[in-house]
Amino acid sequence: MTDVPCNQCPLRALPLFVPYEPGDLALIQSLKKRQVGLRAGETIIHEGQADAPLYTLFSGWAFRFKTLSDGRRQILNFLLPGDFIGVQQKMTDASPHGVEALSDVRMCVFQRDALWELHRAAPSIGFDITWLAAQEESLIDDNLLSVGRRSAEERIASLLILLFKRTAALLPNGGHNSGGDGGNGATQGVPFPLTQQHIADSLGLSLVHTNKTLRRLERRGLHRIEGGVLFLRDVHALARLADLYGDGKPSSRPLI
Amino acid sequence: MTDVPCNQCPLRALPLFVPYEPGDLALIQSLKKRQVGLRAGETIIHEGQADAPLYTLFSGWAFRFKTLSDGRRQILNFLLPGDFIGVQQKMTDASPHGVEALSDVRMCVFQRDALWELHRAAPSIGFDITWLAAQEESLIDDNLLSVGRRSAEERIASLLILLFKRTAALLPNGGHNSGGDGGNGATQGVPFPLTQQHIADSLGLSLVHTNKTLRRLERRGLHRIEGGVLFLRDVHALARLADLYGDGKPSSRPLI
DNA sequence: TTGGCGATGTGTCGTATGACACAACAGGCG
DNA sequence: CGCCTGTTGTGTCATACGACACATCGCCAA
Repeated sequence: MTDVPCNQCPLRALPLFVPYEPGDLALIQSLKKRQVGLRAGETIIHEGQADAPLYTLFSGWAFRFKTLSDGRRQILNFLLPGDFIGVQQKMTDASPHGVEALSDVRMCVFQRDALWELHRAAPSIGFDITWLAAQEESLIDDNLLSVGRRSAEERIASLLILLFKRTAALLPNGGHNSGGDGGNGATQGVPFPLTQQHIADSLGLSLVHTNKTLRRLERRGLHRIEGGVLFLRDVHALARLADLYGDGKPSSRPLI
Repeated sequence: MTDVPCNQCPLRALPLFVPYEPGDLALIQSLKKRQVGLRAGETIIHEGQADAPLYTLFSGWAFRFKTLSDGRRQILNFLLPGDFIGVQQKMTDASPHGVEALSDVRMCVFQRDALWELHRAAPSIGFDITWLAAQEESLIDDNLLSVGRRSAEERIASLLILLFKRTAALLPNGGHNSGGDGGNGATQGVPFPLTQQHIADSLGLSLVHTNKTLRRLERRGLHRIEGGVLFLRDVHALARLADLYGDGKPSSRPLI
């Protein structure tokens, strides 16, 4: 797998990402050191690791997590292609959380001082980085609301919908139903590499209870997960359960 | 109460905040519109509010929160003097969360485009804003770990310690024990304006359970809350409960 | 083929936490 | 003064969720 130049990056072709000036692209390219690939389950950044690099996730899924000393683990959020990895740890001595590859991943690695260089040389990109940080904080806020105040069913419904939307926005057609299903509006499936253990760790539930709740929702016909693909079979029921309003697509975002 | 010029801001005198160049201070001053005060319980930013301004909290406490449509509320994090309010909502159409004054507060209001102007005119300040955003995300990560994986006792122990540290860092002496307690190392108290309802909303617990857990810890001699002042009477026991390592003071931070 | 392992699925039982009800107390305000 | 209302404190009972145990299935390697 040979490295892709930033100006030919297939991610940038997606409607999800806002276009960049050639000059900005050249700057980003100049700060990029190389691409690396990791297998599912490998650790990208260790909890407490010092001086971790800065990445952009290019393909595959990852997640940020924290653990307690007795092994209890909380997944903080999931990282999808285009997500920036490592802003927090560049700001402190030791990374306050770990990052692990959820599926096989490829990532672009930036040089140590890239974060500051981007701010210095291109304030508009600096602003975009702040935007991304604020956006990620928003995702965690959502998750915190779920874990703190929603029931197990509600948490799962909420997670399924949010991940579905994020994933759909990464499909070539932007997640729009491309027809071919007879126009009946049946939802397409999206790739879904999580195990039930990941879901449990992310929602603050036990594995067993996650399994039972998931099955209950599935038997009620709300969703189906099969072979790593997620189908939402009754989006409205799920949205009602999750108390989610506003079904808009995620807004366009910068890609560093 | 007349407005304080930024270069005479008493907050900046605290060791918690990193010093700024006069030029940077002048820039910040030029983007500041005015100061405003609100009473405890008043809303600073409504959930879903469009086009909310940007603030820096000058005195008093506030908190960010989200609610479900049936009224369940989750406090996302607490805001203390020096904290920046509104980065997230400047990034989207509608603020994804509300902000409410917890005590009487005073805030510096910035003009609409301040966030971009700061990035554009002073990249180092732009970088600091990213730093602040990353820092705040880290606080929420901690809270998410608590709510998702810690027991009620552990959550409360963890919250008490973290808030104690943040508050102590805002005291004129930086929270160091100034003697006068006979050198026995007894911890001083810090201002603590939260009600048990706030604690419950923040930790994903019910009010009643919060009350009982709090009383149990207090009767075990771990802490005391009296008249809006928090005393940690057995920091080590609390830290062990919370599984918190690293007792360092919060690191110095920028103040916008 | 066999065995091991990870993931999913299900039953039983225990418990941490929530829901409800009510008391005590302080502060504000007519 | 009496009457609110907000906050803290406590008891009783209900329940959502966790802990443990075990079965099934698919995959992979010896």
